[in-house]
Amino acid sequence: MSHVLIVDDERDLAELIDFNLRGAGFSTRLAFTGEAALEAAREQSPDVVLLDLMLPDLSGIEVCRHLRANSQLRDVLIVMLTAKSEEADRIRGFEVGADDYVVKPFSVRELVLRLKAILRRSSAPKDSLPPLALGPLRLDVTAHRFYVEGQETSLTALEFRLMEHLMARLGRVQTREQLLEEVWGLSSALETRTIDTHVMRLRDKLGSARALLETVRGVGYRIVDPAAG
Amino acid sequence: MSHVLIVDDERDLAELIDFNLRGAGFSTRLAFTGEAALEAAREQSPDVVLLDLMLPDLSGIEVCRHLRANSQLRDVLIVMLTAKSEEADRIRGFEVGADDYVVKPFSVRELVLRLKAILRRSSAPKDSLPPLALGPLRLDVTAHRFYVEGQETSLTALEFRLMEHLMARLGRVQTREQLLEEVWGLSSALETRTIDTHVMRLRDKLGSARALLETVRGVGYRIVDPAAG
DNA sequence: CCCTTCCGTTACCCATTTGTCACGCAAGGG
DNA sequence: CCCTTGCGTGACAAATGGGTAACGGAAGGG
Repeated sequence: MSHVLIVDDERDLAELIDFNLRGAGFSTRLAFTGEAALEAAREQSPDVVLLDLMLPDLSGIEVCRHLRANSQLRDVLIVMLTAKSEEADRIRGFEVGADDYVVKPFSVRELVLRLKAILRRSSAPKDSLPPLALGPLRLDVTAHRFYVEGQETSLTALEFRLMEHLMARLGRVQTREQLLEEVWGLSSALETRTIDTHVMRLRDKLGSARALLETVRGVGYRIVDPAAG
Repeated sequence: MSHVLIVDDERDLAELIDFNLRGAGFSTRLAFTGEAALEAAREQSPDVVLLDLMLPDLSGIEVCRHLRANSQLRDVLIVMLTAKSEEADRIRGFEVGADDYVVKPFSVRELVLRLKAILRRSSAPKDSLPPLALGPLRLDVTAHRFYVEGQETSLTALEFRLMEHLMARLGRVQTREQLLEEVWGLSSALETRTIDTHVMRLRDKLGSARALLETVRGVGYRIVDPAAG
């Protein structure tokens, strides 16, 4: 999941946000001043900066400018937190390049939704992707459909993600650890044997194409290219 | 001359616009909140609503929807004022039926020109969108009517938007989060289960065609193409 | 002001999905 | 040929997701 830098001098609020974002699967980092925020951002580039407009040292706008001026951090997403009375500053916030704003007081649920929405927008600018095709297999991410030899085959959501991940990495072995992290998500502390079970279930559904999903003993799994020898 | 309702919570800006529009011969009325805007519009139907996207209570998009949902006010012209130059917001603005948009900061001169242009355009016959047709379903955006097997079926405003959104994305799965963001609007922090309820209500109204609205477990919903057997 | 419609939320129930375990086979090294 | 280790497989319990009905509040129309 994504990494969020939370910048707010009200510690209680910052920690409340922190707690909830972690609960929603984000990794987080806190900063209580503008300087600390910039330092933290330089240390570990966040995906999103949640930025209070009013800070003791630099204003949120200043922080915003500094971020945008840094070539490393230029493309970070910035969400401004503003109190109602600071409306006029909002416009300036957008002028210096905030990507979204949330007005205090806000519900945490709304904040989480906004964050997800903005991440989704930035990561998937395209509404539809071309399907992944590979020999007898075709996986259409946009429609969320999967075909074996032209026959639609129903996969569960998890199986679909697993298949997508493997097909997108054609020929490359994926270790169980990699799969756990990238298909299941960071927070999952599962038995690695669980993966075996899901691979088996996938193979069942692959039918005649089951040979394309290979085991690499002691390492992991991979999809092989049927065209390559 | 035409009557313009100016909706912006930044009073200074609203009054600046007001002053200039009066100078250009428009009659005007001000509203500083979404609620006030709706009330004012109900009281005295304006020819144009100049609508800030960001308001303290309802978002501009919400206001837009309310206006479009009201039979008296459905045909009012709406010009969105937005600080975001982002394509996504423009598109959403247009989706809910804004007739034009102006990006802040704008020159007052430009604003007046745009207003005049749009009033001129609207007096000409309204260009209509072709209805979305799909097997037994037909959704006429322009007339705001919906037919199942040729039979008109009444949908609520929300159901209509949901159906329109899904039909316009034929075959593509829409996640609950996407739907929340794009049909309901970002400002609404709803339970995702709310969507289920509305999908159910929609299915009821679809009657024999209910199978066209598919659930993709763990992902979202999609409309299937009856032609793609 | 009352009545109707619309909408968001909740609770319940069922089917499916998913994680875990135990067993035994297979692979590969010595 | 034997032993160790890794993996395939089937069974099972728990968790999850979604359909549905019902409720209450809000908004709109008369």
